[in-house]
Amino acid sequence: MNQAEREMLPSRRIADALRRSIAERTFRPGDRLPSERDLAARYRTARNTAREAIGLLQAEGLVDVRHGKGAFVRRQTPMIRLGADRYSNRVRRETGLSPFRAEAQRQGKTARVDVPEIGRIKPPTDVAARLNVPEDDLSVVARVNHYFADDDPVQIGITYIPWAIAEGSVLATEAKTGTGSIYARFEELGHRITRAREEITARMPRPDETVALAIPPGVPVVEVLHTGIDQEGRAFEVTRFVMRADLNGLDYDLPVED
Amino acid sequence: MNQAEREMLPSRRIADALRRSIAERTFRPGDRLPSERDLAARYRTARNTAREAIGLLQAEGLVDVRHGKGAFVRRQTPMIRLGADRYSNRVRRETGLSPFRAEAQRQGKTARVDVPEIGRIKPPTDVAARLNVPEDDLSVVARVNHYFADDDPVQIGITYIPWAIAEGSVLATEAKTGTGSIYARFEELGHRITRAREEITARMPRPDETVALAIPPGVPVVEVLHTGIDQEGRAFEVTRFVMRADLNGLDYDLPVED
DNA sequence: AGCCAGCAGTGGCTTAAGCCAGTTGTACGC
DNA sequence: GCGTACAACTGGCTTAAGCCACTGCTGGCT
Repeated sequence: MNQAEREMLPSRRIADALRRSIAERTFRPGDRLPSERDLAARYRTARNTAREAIGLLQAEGLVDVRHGKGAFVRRQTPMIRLGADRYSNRVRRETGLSPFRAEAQRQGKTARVDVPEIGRIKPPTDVAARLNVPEDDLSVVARVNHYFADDDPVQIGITYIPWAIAEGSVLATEAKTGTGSIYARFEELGHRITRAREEITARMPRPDETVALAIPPGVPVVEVLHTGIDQEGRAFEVTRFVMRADLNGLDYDLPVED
Repeated sequence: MNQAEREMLPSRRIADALRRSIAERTFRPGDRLPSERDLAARYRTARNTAREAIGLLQAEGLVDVRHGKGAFVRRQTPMIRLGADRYSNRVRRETGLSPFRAEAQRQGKTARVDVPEIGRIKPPTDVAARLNVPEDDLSVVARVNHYFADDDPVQIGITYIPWAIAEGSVLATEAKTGTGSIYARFEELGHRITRAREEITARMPRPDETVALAIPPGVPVVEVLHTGIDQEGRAFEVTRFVMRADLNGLDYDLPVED
């Protein structure tokens, strides 16, 4: 019943028909779908219902709806892949850039970094746990990164560093020079990054992220919680970053242990 | 204007108020929100508008709506993490299971495998490219996996193997015995998995995936394209799997190369 | 005690109508 | 020739009303 009835629902029927037309390339990427009023007339339903159908396609990421213009079949955008060499010390040495910024460069894109917040803050519990910091005891420095590709914001992130490491001039210097020299400071203090742990999930964006990343409706974000680990197994840096899932991917080259 | 006006829209106003109440824990995880009719009366709007507001929260993954019962603040479900030891040869040797199945066991969950399709098929272009197979030349065997945790479907996937490897009895045997011995066959033919490449992205589920994985509205899926690479750098197996993003995460332990 | 029918409350979906706002082409006036 | 105002399109959002299906409780019957 459920299945059969679902097929009968006008909004689903219209959505299905449009979806099929897109799959069969009757409507091709970039094409405009019939207007809501057209669809309503054609399927003898209320405009609301036709609108609902288009809303479903939008939620699936199949179409882009533009106020005053219409609903357009979304082009298959080639994804910007974040490469597996993101955490190579060689890249870091040669470029002097922090990993994400190096990545942005490697992609041949312009990158900018904003440092709007520097100071001692209380880290979220999951970050505190990964840094082995008693949550209410030691504070952490946060640095906010914005990455852009051709002026489109691609990624926003925040790095948490124990205050002991941040103290001194590292962050202030970095903010001034924009050289991303934070890893130099890490090495001064005896932390050489040896392993990284990355925990990955995806979710729908929060409203602020929708704005910051200019995310169209229906597009999820990938969230990565990155932990940098030094030669003695100590976690000394945690970065949480969020990126649009439709323009980005993660690409890992994993050794298989014996 | 945009910002101010957006605040004025009744549906946004209601959604904002509810979102704030949830953040302030006036409504806690598991609590039921006021009914659509209640909200409409309280905010002096039509029921449709209150419904729209709840729809927004649902799309953000904040609430679960249950027919006949109400809208409930979603509990923070502890994610089932797919561990970093997924591709250890040791795991494979000791358990005799294929990696994903080993993982499902490691999590202490029941796992089942369906093998509804076995045969020569034409692989999608991206798979053909990763197996270095001329797309229209060599066919590929597909195996469909379903993984369950406590009877809830968690992951669906399909593995593509060049016909030369699949030929013989491997897949049929596996289907019969359920022992996941496919890696034994790989080794017979001189392919020992040494590296894996994983390409990760996220998107909204397709309708069939919504059904297969019982995905609530507003929850994205994580899609992984896994390529197994042998000791000579040859790709010999590609698996594409999809999982609910709200119950699962990927967890990588990455060596940082020098 | 146990079952079951009915009722009240919930969300699911639709219709019909209207007003607002962004977009684009055109006809008119200078 | 140019520009401006308008008309005719587009989607955005809301109201008001109704019917359906699912849920859970309650009270009455066996």
